[in-house]
Amino acid sequence: MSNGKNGQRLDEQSANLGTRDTPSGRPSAGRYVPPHMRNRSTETKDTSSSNTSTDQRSGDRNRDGGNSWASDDNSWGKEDDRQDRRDYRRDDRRDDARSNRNDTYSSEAAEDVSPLQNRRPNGWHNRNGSTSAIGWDSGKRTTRNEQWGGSRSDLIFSTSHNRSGGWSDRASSQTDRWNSARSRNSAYGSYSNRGIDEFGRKDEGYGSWSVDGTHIIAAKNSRLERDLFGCPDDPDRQHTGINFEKYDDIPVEASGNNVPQCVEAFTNPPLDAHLLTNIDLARYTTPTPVQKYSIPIVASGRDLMACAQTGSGKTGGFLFPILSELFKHGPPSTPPEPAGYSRGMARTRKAYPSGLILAPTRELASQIYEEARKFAYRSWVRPCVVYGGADIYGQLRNLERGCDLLTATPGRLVDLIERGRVSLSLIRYLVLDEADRMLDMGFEPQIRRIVEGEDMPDVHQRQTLMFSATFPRDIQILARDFLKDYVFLSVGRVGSTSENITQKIEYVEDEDKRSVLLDILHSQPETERGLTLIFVETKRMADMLSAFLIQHNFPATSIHGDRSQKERERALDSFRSARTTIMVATAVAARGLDIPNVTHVINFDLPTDIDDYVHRIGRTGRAGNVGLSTAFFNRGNKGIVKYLIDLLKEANQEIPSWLETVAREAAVPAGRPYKGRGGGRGQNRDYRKFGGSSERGGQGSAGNE
DNA sequence: AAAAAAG
Repeated sequence: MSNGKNGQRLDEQSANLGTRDTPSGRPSAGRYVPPHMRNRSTETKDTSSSNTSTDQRSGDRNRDGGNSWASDDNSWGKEDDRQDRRDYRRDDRRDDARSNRNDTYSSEAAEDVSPLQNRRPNGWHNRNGSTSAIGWDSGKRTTRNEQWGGSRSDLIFSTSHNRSGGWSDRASSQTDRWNSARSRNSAYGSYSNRGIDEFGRKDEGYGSWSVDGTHIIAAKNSRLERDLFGCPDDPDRQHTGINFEKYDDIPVEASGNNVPQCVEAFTNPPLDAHLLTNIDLARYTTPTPVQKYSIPIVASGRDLMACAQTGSGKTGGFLFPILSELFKHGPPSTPPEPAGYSRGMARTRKAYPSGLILAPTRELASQIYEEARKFAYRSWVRPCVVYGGADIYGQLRNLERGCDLLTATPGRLVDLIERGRVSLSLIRYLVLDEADRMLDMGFEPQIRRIVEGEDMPDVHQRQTLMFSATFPRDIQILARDFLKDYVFLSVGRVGSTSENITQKIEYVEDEDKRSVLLDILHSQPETERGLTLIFVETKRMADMLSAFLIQHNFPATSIHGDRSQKERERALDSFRSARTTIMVATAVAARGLDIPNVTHVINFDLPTDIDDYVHRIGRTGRAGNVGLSTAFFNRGNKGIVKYLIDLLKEANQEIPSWLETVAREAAVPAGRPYKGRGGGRGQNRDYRKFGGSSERGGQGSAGNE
């Protein structure tokens, strides 16, 4: 691939676009005529906008003053174009400097800890010193571990000890485990004083678990409630994006041994009553298809592999049943902190979460955490989030205040485990979100380390749930290591791209991409405040393209891994709130992000992995709503053409005839078929049922385990 | 080949 050369060409092209050639330095978007429109007579592209109308529109855009959008938080677009644009550029630089500085001090997570609430113990140990009542001697042992810095072998030793103590006998059913948890709980009473700070005040919004094993729900807190759930009148905060009428059309396929009967509503018998009040506050009325199944599956103690697009209620699919079980059964029995540990060493208190959710990007982790906060409201369960790029001390402080449900990205979690600030020994629920990404080459070693190489209970002592929009067969096989007798759930079409996304493929050479993009953006009606998400392959291209769009008066921002976390968050926030209606993104934004109102996804560069394509276009057309996807295709993308055509067929999309031609040309390029995934089919079906050819040795093909 | 995830 002539990528470097390519980039140069694009630079030159941008210089020739008239963006820098006017003496005033004024971008001349209005006069720009796309080269491919001048040189080429016909293209497969939409010809609805002629050159003149394009010019007219962008001219108006410059003048009418109504476009007072901002790039990130810079507002501009007033009367004097020239002055404004200069100011803007300066502002942008200043702003970058400011944000870089910001990155060095506290994150939001740190800020929402009021200094007054910065109380000492969170109840992991009680102050009367009655901790000694813990029957067995692991207390001492764990203490020693701590003093020795918790070396690996010690951790493993104490884990096995924890397991036999805390979870009682291995053969016992889950209820037995919970019961033993409850009866032991009073022994150290760790959760009974959690709702109270050291001044005796209520720590608002959090409940507790009483000594005699009942759930104490905290008082309502209207300020927090507004913060979490929004005002009822504010349409922005309403939960939108779920098209309920379409729900029943979505097919669901469940396979595995003894699949539990699905539920049809949010009701008390399976779900905890307090969770229902929170679900109600969030204005969820009906379970989505994935929730209908995941609720009874998790409640009955089963593992789950779920294939469902995000926005189909995936997050609720694991949060609801997990929180419900935690509410019902209370905190674990094992003493999270041994007696006599507090003197002089209080700062190194460890968090012992009961649930762990792993996500592949920081933004996704943060999004899951925000949901967890909603549904854990007023309960004894404290959600926490940790991820890189943000101030670790704020995260540590939050962990110290108690952490029962931890959402994390792998790197930072490993860091915290190494620092001895998080223990996984009491994990009952493990969730891998975007599991196929978590188990692919880049992540698998870290995941294996967290799940198998630290102190996490083994597969039989925890419940493991995996969610993703795509589940390639080889990933399913890999995932067996982390699951036991799981139920496989497939929601939506087998190809997983639903028909409510209109997918257009256009043939565009690399050097024409920018001008075609401008045409598309210009021809979008400005009245609809829909968001446009543009995917590129490289971080560099993300920067270049967003700068290019800004030069052409489009409200654009960008998100990619080379931007600071502050910048990433700000870009996403600005996009979410429609202050910036265009976002250029790398793969970082491809998965899981739930951004309502993305009406158009543009694959400026197509990914080399068809699964990434599926995830990317899944940012639009969420939960039964319609969306549009446009992809720029050229010969460089012929590697995915076969899978792309299969996908389009499955989703009943129009297939341009030239695409079929490319497919024939590209047929069997004598290399290995795509990632060795057998024929590319069976992507989202239970491999145990639809096994297929190259089953690797050991396990038989179907149905066992 | 690139991106993501720890500094």
